[in-house]
Amino acid sequence: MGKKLTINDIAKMAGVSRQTISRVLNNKEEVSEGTRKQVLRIIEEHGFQPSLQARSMVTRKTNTIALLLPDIKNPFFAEIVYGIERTLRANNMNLFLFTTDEDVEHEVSCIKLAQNYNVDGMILCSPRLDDANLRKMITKISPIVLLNRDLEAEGVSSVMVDAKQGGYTAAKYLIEQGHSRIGIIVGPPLASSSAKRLDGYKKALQEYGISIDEDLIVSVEVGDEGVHKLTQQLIRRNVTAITTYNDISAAYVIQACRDLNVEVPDDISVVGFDGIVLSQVMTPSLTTMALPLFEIGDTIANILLRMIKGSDGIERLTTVYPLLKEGNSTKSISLSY
Amino acid sequence: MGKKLTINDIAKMAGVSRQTISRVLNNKEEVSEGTRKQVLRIIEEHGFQPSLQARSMVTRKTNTIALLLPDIKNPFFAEIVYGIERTLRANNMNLFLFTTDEDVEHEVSCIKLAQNYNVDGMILCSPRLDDANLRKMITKISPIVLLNRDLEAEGVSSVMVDAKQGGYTAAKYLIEQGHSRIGIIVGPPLASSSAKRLDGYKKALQEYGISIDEDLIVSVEVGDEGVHKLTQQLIRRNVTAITTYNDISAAYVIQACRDLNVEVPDDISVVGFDGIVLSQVMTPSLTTMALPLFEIGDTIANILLRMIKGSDGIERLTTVYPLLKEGNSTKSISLSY
DNA sequence: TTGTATGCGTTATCAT
DNA sequence: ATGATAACGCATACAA
Repeated sequence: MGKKLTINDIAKMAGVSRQTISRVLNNKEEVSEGTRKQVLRIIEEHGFQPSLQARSMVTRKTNTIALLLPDIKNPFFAEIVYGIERTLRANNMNLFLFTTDEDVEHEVSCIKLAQNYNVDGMILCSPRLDDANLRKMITKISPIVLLNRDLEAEGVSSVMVDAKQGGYTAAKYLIEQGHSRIGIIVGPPLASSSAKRLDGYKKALQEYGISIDEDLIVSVEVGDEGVHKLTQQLIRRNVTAITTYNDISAAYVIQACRDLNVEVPDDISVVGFDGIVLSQVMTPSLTTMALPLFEIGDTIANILLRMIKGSDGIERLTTVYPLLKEGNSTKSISLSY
Repeated sequence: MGKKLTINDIAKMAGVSRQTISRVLNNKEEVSEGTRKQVLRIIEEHGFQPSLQARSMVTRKTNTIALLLPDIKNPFFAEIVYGIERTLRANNMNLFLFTTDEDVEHEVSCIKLAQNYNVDGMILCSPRLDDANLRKMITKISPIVLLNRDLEAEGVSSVMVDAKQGGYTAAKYLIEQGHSRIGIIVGPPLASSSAKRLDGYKKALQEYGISIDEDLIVSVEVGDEGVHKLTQQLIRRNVTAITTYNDISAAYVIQACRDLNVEVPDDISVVGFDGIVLSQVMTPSLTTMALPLFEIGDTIANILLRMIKGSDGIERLTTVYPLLKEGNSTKSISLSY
């Protein structure tokens, strides 16, 4: 662990001032080819690398972004992170990852921490923090992009999934496949998208003149617990299809069906939400409202990069639409047989 | 975006020197209760937060760790990252995330970048970089923990999964369930664990006096492509069980079986590897060689933290053993019926 | 084209 | 208990 070289050491070795080294490092034009080559050689030879801390002290830029999300294990987030990471890296930005575990206090401390590191921007995924407090925390800092949350504030932009349209499309698809008794499992109450998906569901049913049976609307309390029981309830109520709030819960629904000797898709059709890898690799493959997760990440990163650059005309709100992706978990109910 | 306050601003407001502010910030004892309270009040009032850049310039500690991994989308890594993150956060360490995409050049530049940020330590997951170059790169830096790679070097510790034992246990389990024609799908050649898993498989067969049929040993070239075809081959060769290199590929095997009208587990038993969430939520649930992914992350983080602290007696190599987890994808072949 | 002086925000050292 | 001064490694402004 030899002591780390500084720009001064290199300057001495090269017999020039440290300014010249700095110029070479930053590709400034005002350096003669001779000294530039010479300096580069020495830098290369000794494997010198400038301290980004020191640099950022004077440039006021750290080239870092903080990413806060509740749970990196969740493929929904992991796949988005991948998109974010790729785009940021391509733009020489690096990522601080903060996992907040859906915990408000964690969120607060992570946001502060990120500020202390003087990140150039932040990406906040579903913070539990209420609007007022969030607004207070982010007054004096860098640009922010919010995922699935809308907050009208200076330096804040949002990327949101159109959950209502997703709920609508899923229900509509099932209806057009001949289903009319369609159960819906609504996600945890904390997820703001839950209500919207339900709205979409209701809209579709109404549009097709199907009366809404409140007994077919069930919700999980927390996490994915209870999906098994809810599935059982819905089956007892003679649904022919179930639409769920994400792919994982859809997978649980299918497990429950198997346990109850109900065949998917023969007896019951199941539609998921998100389109994570799981939906493709499971058997039967899942019909789901797929989100372009990588692209969402890419979009988030690009918006943030533009905000950092100070570009104008940046959309305050970007909406992402889920797309129906047919798998083998749904089946058309032929009425003529 | 009001200008950021510095320690000097606070000092002026409080009518003391910035040294005193620094002392309060760092909970030094040598400050009278009066001024401490006063200073804290002003800090609180103005929401002052010290610059960690500036601090780390002088303390030579950044409280950051760099984590390099090929693919955050892969639940295997995502779940480990969760463990790493939790443990680091609990120790006031923050995470730089670098996704390398299995690309050597990316790895090199990410390692350099991490060094430039003066991270206090690094965690490297399966870098493609060869031993010699890896050794060269890490000479003058902070402690490193390697996942699934062994490199004897100063300041380097490794955490490895015992793939051979995993391969052995999976095969042994199937044998004891009455299977003798057991196919094995070996992972991409780049994964060093592939050969070891195969070793374990062979060991189990030999132990039970089952001759090794090379036709039942097939490998994928790259990624998870071709698993479908390989499954088909194995089925044609009349296997009654297939063991695979990870859970995702096992899921593909099950899909292929379904496509070929082969029932799992009735006609064929399937064993996965890793024990990611997928293995539990799919139908049938997967029998798999489960790894304690969260604990692996926790272990990695703890070792690194101890190295940073300069503790001694740190193990150079930690081995993690996969554990058989029975799901519904395997079935005992009753010989008496 | 190159060098000198200054400052970024903090902690460490040595005073008082 | 508190303050003055220097230092961390770099880039910027200005001078030569």
